[in-house]
Amino acid sequence: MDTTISGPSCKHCLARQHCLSARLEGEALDSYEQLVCFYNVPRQTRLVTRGAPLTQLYSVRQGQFKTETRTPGGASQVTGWYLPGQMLGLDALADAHYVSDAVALCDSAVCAIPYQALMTAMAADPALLGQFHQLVGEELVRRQSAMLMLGSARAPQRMAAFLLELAQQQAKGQEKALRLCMPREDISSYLGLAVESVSRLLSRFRAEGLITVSNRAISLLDVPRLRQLAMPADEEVPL
Amino acid sequence: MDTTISGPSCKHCLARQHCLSARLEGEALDSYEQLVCFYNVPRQTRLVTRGAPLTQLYSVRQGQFKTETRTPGGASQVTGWYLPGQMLGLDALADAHYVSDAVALCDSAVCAIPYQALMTAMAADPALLGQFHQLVGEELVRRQSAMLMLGSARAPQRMAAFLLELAQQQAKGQEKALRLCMPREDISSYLGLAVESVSRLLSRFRAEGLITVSNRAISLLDVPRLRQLAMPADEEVPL
DNA sequence: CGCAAATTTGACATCCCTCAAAATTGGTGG
DNA sequence: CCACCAATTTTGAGGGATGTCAAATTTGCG
Repeated sequence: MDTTISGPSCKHCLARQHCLSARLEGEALDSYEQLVCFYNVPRQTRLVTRGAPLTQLYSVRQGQFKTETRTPGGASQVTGWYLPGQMLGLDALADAHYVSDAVALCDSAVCAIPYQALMTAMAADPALLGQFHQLVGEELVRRQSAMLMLGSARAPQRMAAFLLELAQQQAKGQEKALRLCMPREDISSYLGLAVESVSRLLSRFRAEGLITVSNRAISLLDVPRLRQLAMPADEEVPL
Repeated sequence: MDTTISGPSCKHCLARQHCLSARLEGEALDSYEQLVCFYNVPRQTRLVTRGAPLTQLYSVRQGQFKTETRTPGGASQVTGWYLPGQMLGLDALADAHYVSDAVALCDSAVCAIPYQALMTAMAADPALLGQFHQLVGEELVRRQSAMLMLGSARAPQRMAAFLLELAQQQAKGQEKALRLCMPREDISSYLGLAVESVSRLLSRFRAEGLITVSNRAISLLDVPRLRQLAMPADEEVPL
């Protein structure tokens, strides 16, 4: 967390339609803008620290973050990726302390939103409250999807699902081109696989013509086949 | 969802201190009670249906629920256990449709809370809003813990963590005795293991004197050793 | 008592992790 | 611009944990 930028308004923000301000117009939007504070977050910077008391929530404006926590045994595990429009720090709602670290994967920018002020603003503005709950709900659903992936998908399915999800979120429509800011180790941690397995899977996908890999830049060549791969082989749709 | 019971008030509810009404007193509590509706939910009943539009949230008063969703491939997977004080239906916040089924594992009771009315009540009462956000946050943290378990723990660790978590939640202090209302298949689904592995692990734990097993009734004999088992063997606490 | 469902146990196959080493990449200084 | 080094990534070989298949046993319930 470095430079404060006073300038950029929500109106020109690319993440606008997905972030907290999505449903706000006119005066409500103005007062929301007064609430938030813009920051640039250089690559590798830790924006949120596990265990620290909740003071701000963050809305990703630009760039890419990962969150990670520690297992009971002490090893760290990546729990999610955060792209423009998504909020960081929501798990601190439980007991007013952040549960995960949030680290910028590339040079990024966020809006910081003071939590207490947000609470009062939400009480006064149903649109804001509604949007907040939607974002929280999406966070719940994302984690649930991650659980499903980890609990029931084999390694190739996990990788395919990961690539598709990231491509979809990253481009929100334009897909295919995909810039992975994260090292293989982060991916392996997120997918619950060994680094070597991740590497092997990417090689295999490349050999099969599903993707092209040039270090951390990946293109999806055959999205339909990836989608098919992302489902478990066994097909059951009883009722 | 069967009988409506007009009677039991929050004041005598065993789940009171953990549920939405936890921070409410006097008049605020009264108006909350007018909001909610009590139901008995017989064993095996589906209280929430995946895909249905969000109308109510539910607070478990008594008993035990599981939630389950379908993987992209169509197989169903158990995603969580819900005990008194916890809320069902929160993942519907994302797009106003429930994402999971919720099924009673034994005869249970819930409070149904109309979502729209709750929203307006929260806008008027900061205590209610705060408690709601705390419950949502706890839900996020639980799912994150589940992700950690599925992503980085071996089978014995998963089982140990599962037993400890359930025992802790179930008794909130008195531990040890543990009544599993769910079949092995649900456990295996939740832990991302085969049914046979679950059975083998329970047998092994029994043989090692960690627990006693009498079909679905389990007692934890050696909680400290289970705790130790629940952590991955590899110890790293860098920094 | 008898049957279907759930659970346990056993044998074997397989996926993925571990260990090891080679190859590539990115950054730094000459 | 190139050389060099650490970190990252890839590739290979082998073993262990857990899934799969099959059958025996127990439980729940009419």
